[in-house]
Amino acid sequence: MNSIEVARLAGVSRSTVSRVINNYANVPNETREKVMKVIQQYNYFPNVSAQVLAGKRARTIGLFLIAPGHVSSDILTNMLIVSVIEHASACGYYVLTHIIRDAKDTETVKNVKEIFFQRRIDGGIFIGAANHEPFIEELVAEGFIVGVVDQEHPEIPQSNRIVANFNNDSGMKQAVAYLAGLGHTRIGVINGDMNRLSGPTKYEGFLKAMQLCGLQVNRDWVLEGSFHEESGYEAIHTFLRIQGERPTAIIAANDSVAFGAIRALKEHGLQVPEHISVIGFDDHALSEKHHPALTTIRVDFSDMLKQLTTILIAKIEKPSSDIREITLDCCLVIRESCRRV
Amino acid sequence: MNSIEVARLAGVSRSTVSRVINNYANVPNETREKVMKVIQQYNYFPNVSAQVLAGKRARTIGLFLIAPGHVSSDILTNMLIVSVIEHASACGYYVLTHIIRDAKDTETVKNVKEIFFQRRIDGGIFIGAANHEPFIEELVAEGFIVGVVDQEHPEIPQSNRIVANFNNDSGMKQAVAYLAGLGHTRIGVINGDMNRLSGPTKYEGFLKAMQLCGLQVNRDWVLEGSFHEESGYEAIHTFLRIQGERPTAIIAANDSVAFGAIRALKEHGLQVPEHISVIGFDDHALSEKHHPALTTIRVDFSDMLKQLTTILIAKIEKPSSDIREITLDCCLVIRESCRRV
DNA sequence: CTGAAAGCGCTTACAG
DNA sequence: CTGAAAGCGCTTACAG
Repeated sequence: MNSIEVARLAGVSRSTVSRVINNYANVPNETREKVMKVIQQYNYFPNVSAQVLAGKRARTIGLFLIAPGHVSSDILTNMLIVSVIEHASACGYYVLTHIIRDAKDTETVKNVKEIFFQRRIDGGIFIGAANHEPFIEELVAEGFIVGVVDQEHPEIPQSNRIVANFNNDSGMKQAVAYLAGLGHTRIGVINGDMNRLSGPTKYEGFLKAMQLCGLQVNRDWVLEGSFHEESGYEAIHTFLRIQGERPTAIIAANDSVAFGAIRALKEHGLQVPEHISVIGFDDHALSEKHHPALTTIRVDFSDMLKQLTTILIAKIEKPSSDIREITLDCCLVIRESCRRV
Repeated sequence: MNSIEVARLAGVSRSTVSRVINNYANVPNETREKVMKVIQQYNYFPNVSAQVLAGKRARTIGLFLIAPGHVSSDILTNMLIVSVIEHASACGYYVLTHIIRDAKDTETVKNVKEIFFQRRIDGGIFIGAANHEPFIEELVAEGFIVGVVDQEHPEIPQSNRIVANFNNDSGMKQAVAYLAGLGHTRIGVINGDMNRLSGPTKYEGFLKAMQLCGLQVNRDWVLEGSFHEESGYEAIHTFLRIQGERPTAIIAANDSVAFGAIRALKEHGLQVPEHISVIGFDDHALSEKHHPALTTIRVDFSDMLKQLTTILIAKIEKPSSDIREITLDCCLVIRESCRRV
């Protein structure tokens, strides 16, 4: 079944069939209905490759998740994927999902670029990439429409790059202020991946917030991490082996890190929040059910991706020179992992 | 950049460029290298729409997840998606993921069919569909290559339908035998969705296993459910409101249902396993961390989807009349939610 | 309002 | 070993 067949059966030309499919105004109702009847009756759907080749959009966007080898098959990831798919679907777009295990692997990078150059997709969203990831820069430079989460706009912003971030600064401020309000003065931090934008911004936010509250930062209590449960566990584990003064509260770069940290603390006989307070970031789906229920800074990934997807598709449909940037606020959620000292 | 440009720059015809791209044997090394150099230098990737239109495959498969409205954004779902994507990727295929909220909605169904008819994908995998779901039957009848999880092969099996299932019968037998071995004689069950194949097969497996162990089935202890946490909670909640004799052990249709059941039991002051034993099915990622750690029947979804994806792609690349069916075994994992009576 | 025709960028028999 | 040409199934100026 193709448009020629439909045309023959409806007694019109392919041009007219095409006009009906594409909702041209200059088709009389009678003709339109005649054609539609055949289309419905024969279950005809235009071949998408032919449409794309003739200049239409693929109506497909790419979703690229950069997930390191030791992937935590995380509830969050699932939510991100589903958010993008559902919002794209609401705009009539399909999503080609792709997982990037190693953004440094040449073969992998080639595959990702291929997807754009082959014109499989009209644009793409990248989640979890390093700030200034070179191959993403290349794609932007090539003019492809790209949405990125957790990266900064470069000096000279481009209109085909859409940037989405949380207000990490304000989040950290809320966390520190809350702890300070509970009487904590000795506050430590477990950092995230410093190659991603949110790593350094959260840390800088922490430093600024500490200063604002008139609190000293103890460099021994600034621990390295990488946004994973394991890294929170390792950070605390290593830290506790060395004897020395301990903080009364710890801010983790995200909730997964907080889970790992609490696990390590428990193993060392330290109860949360009795012996030490812990605060996370994200409000992961498990944080509420965690023991103790995790106090954290809530962030709305679903809303972010909804906005990002919508703007991406809008850009695809109507390229404009607007520079688009999304910044979402976050807010403190008080549960049971912090106590007054 | 297109094949004409490449041809011009390499000083050959488009035919030759195409032969190089498609690895034809009859191209001398010298010519091949000349062309490859231009391709590499100019970052040329053939337009996929043109290739598909000319008869090549899209190298894309569809992944359709039927997830009810009140979706549990589940760790399992994430694992399923990632499994399919990674195994498809290993075969050089892309995955178009699509979420079906309501398989009874005409518009939704039309969209799914469209994806096949438009030739966006070379085949598709359906997870979570009802047994004999009509629109999947239609797609199979149209000759599309389809992989389904948790459905039965019809009377007259088709070679373009690949069926993947777990050996639920054996799983239930293991669960009942284990409980019987612990001295339980009063065993209840919370069923799954009876519209899906695994719903009735698990229940039938339960009945058979009970008979095999010489145990009586008490109809009051056969509770309705639907594979969701909430349904396990509801089932137990409703059941406990009615006074009467209680079972000493309950088998849940899956781990999510078991979680819900345990939550409800706790609320009624019944501890697991002290007052009642509970056994799940699946070995969900959270089961090990659950309190109490859940005894369950382990099932390997990742392996199943790896096999299904591989066979689907093999069928796409080389259609054959073989009837393909996958059945994976499951095995008991003993943890802490069951005790001897 | 509608049709004939060019063009999108490939692949692949066909001929040499 | 290689090129010219037909064909895949659409869309869209162009002409009427």
